[in-house]
Amino acid sequence: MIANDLLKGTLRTIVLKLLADNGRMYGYEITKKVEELSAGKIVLTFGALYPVLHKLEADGHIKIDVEYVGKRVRKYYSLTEIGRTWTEQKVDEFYDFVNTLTHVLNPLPA
Amino acid sequence: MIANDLLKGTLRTIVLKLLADNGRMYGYEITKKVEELSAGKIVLTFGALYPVLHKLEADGHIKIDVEYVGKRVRKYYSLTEIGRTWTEQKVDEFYDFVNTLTHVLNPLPA
DNA sequence: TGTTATATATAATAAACTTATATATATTTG
DNA sequence: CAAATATATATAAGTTTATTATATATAACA
Repeated sequence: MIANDLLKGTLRTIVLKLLADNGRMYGYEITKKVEELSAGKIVLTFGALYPVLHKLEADGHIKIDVEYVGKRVRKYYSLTEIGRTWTEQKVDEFYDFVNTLTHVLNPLPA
Repeated sequence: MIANDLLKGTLRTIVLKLLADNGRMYGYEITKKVEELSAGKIVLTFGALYPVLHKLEADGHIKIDVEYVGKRVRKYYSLTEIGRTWTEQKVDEFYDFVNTLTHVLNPLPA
């Protein structure tokens, strides 16, 4: 039974994996990176991103470092230990889901 | 820009593709088939399925043939012409999405 | 005859995302 | 140097989608 979060929550998995790969990132940077890596095909809106980031923080998966660049606040997010483990699980789950769905969408002839 | 329906609406794609592969099916049969093809990993609940079927019909993608098996009503669903074309698009979109997300989740070293 | 499987359906709820809106600084371009 | 664009974070209202609960009824099996 695939966790349904997976379908709806791909966003979370993306954010977590980016943080795993890049150490620490701030929100705006994340949206740009997703756009870059997906060749513009995935556009992560702020209205979606920030609630996800806040939720991930509330759940203890990521932590925040506030810095200033000039007068501008910049909030760097990075994985916690728990978050790191959880990210691996989420990424695995995604591939498992893709595999499973591939079987459903392209069943082998009986 | 990947249609966001894809993530949330995988359910629709599954239903459409099953109908494309099997000609015509009824609701209960669809849930059993999904369970079978996914080795029990995807359990399609009725509360999700029937609204999707009704919506697909309202949109003209599928049509209904009502039959009786004994005293029991059985509603067979099958693709319309429009639905057939749309199914191909949806399946393509899914694989495109998987490809794109794979790039995001496993970026090639720069 | 009671339990399980077959069969469809809706309503209340919860979760996730979109769209709209608000605010403010930094940089580039004409 | 002013206007436009890019950088940067955030919330609220609304929509869509799926979950969970509930309702109804027939058929098959033990």
